[in-house]
Amino acid sequence: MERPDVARRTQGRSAGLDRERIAATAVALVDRDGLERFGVRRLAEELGVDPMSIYHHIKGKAALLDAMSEAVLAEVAVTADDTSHGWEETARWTAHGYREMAYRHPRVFPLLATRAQTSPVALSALERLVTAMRKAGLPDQVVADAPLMLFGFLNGYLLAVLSGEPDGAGDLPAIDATAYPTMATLMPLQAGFGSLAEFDRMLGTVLDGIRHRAAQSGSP
Amino acid sequence: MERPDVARRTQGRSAGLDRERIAATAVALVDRDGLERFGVRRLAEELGVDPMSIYHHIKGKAALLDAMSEAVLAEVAVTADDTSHGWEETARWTAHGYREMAYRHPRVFPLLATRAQTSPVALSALERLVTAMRKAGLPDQVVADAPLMLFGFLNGYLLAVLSGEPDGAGDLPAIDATAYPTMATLMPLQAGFGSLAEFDRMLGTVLDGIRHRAAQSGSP
DNA sequence: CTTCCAAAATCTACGTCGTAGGTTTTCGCT
DNA sequence: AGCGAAAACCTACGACGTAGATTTTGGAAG
Repeated sequence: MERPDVARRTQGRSAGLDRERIAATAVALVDRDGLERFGVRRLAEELGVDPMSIYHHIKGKAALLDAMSEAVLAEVAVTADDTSHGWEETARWTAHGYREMAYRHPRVFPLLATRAQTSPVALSALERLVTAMRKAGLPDQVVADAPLMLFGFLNGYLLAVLSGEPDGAGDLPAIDATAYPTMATLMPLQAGFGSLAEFDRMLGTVLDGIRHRAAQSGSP
Repeated sequence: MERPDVARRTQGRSAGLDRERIAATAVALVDRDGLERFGVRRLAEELGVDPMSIYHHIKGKAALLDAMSEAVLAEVAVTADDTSHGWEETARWTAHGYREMAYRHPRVFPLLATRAQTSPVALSALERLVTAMRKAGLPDQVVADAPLMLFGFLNGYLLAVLSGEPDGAGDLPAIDATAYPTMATLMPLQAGFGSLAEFDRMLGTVLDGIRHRAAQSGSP
């Protein structure tokens, strides 16, 4: 049976969708419009495609969000397997790469912090870190705790810092000086909220804690 | 004009809704069914009320989520204004209370970590903490950094630990030993994932870092 | 070159969601 | 007794996620 060829659309194998292109477009869409407005239908429109076409490559919205997480995580540069540096440099370098990714995709980042990461990219980064720490002779328990410790802090800190909408650093919401006098006094010192200096300071404090813990315990 | 009194429902001021009861019921509903299944309509059914009635007390879904955050945050015991203890005890005590709340409402907790907290309950807890630290003579910058530092870690850590569904401690997803040999070796040491002992260990490490930083800097 | 088929894309349809706007009921005051 | 406002309900709309059936297509087999 012939249908009227009015508005004949391209069908079949012509649109050239694949998991990678879908995820990349989805990330761009969330970067632009935010997670709240994101949806399968809007993504389909952005791709110039029927909503259901997406389901041939990704099995549902949850899987779509996973694919987006994986995509942004893969951006964290894996330039070198720098096995030559100390554990602190490895940790710092990993943390900075992670932070930069978060600032590049502030509206996607909540997905990463919320969803458990089991992709190879994530695991190999952790493997590099723990290997470096072990090589440096840190006690096993300290090494074993490090990933959860470090990424716990990174996720929580970045989530807080990026939660103010605009493009990166949010603003602190102006404290009532009479109700909270001490906090009000400290306000000036929080001027660099979201700044690289602040990040380095706090990251340094976490690493200090780990080093201190390692020194307290016995050798491996 | 008289309408047929078939299925006459109670209307007017009889249902006894208020912000508090709505929030409490919403929290219970999310505790039971999860955030994904939560919605205004389901909440209304739970309350035995028309969906739109809720909007007379809370102006939209976003505000509803805020109200839930506030409700669970208020649970964190404020039993005593214990101004008599040192800053480390105050920090530890606050952190433990926060953790207990998170374990009581693991499916609500992501809301807290994601949304900026500006409610009086949150601010007064922070005020207590920074006041204690300042009294102990810690440098201002260290004190100013402490809230973001501590709650950054707490939010990120708890988010990770609670993301496995059941009731509290999730399971780690079984590492591929050949691809990630060092991590595989350390697996046994991560047995207590989500345990109180693990939490205390990591919290202690963060506080160590803060203490170390304070010692490095000059006096206030 | 033709035929056929599985993969890829579309179309249709259903139930659910958040909420705008309008209507009715009820309670506390006069 | 009766009025006004607050609180509840009803209706309706557009958008969402996705199940299931249908159509198109590119490439492999003959």
